[in-house]
Amino acid sequence: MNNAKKKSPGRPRSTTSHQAILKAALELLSEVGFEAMSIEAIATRAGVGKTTIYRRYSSKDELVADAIESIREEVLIPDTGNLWSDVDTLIENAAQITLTPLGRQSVAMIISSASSNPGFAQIYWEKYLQPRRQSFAIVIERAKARNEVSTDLDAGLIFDAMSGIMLYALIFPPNESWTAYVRRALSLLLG
Amino acid sequence: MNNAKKKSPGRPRSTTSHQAILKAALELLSEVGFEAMSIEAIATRAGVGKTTIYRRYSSKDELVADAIESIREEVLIPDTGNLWSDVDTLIENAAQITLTPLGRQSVAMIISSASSNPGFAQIYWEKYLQPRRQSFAIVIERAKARNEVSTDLDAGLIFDAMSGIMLYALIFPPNESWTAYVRRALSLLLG
DNA sequence: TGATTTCGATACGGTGCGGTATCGCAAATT
DNA sequence: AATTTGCGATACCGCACCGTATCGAAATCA
Repeated sequence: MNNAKKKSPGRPRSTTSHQAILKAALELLSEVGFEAMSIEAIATRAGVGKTTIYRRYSSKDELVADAIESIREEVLIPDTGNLWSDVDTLIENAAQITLTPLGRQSVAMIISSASSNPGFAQIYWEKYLQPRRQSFAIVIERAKARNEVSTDLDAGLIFDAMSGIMLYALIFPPNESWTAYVRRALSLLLG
Repeated sequence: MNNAKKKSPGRPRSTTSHQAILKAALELLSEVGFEAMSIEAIATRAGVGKTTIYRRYSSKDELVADAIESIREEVLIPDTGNLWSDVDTLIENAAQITLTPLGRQSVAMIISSASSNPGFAQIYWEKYLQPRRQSFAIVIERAKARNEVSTDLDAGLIFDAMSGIMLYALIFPPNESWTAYVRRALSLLLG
């Protein structure tokens, strides 16, 4: 890939401006949502000229995709020796990501993009969901080895179901706590 | 609740215009989503003056709420005497609504609107999901009476989980058929 | 018939955003 | 030092929409 071709003359692009743009974009995403956020507002909040944004990105989609990319973290595979401890860790982790205003909006934007753009759905599936699905399968495999669940449990299906429930509960918030709600649903799935 | 207060003088409000407005609103909702649809666009498509809309509704929320309300077809409650027959009927019914290109688009738009706009989510929940949730509960109650499922099953939770899975499978299509996939997930939930 | 209300149409001022261009200055390469 | 590119700022044009007002025609009631 592109490796440090710094041969270009002239002033280099400001990394601090770049950071400020991404930060402002994420903030606005969490505050007003994808639809309502404008390039102008991002530029103003970042203390940056519109030009500086348009020089980097040609669309809002592009900008926001990069902003989300910039805060992506590692996939963790809990291994506490107990299925429900592992699962609770995963739920807690998902809660921390999704239940903040930013996480909420990010999910909303992803769903919005994915549902109207199969290409993006595919990419998101491969790059984000698939790794998590596989690490969840490992958690389930370990539980099977410990005889905590039936050996013919379909880890993938359960992961999908869990994701669906989380998603649904995010869009239509239940009365009880999100975490407890998801946990309760999951207990049905794990028999 | 028809009160028939027709004592008002002057020209009555056109019911055909009213219908046209609701129809246009629903079409646009499915095509461009809640955020992106404008009153002007609704008026134009309905072949109606903006005035005619503003005379009836003071906000887009209000209009869309009424539009959704207007298509709240009789929610069917299958009663075949067998839980899985009932459930399959429901799944089949959901499939017919969601799996057409237009239905797909509509659901996608509704979801993305709801996820980025809590007001709309609330409206959609009350007017659309809630009635279906309650009729599903009846199906489960009957199954309990027939001893087909455990009596402490939480019908509401299962409905939500089922909805979540359907939603997830719509956005990220599984390899197998949507119907079979949903059915498989549901069999986990109903234990 | 006359009063009243709604009709579709159109125009209006206001707002906010998109996207481009320009300006004078700053920071890098050669 | 000369050149090249990025910088923030601002101005600009065009557009879509909001919400209101106004119009003449149409529909209804007293």
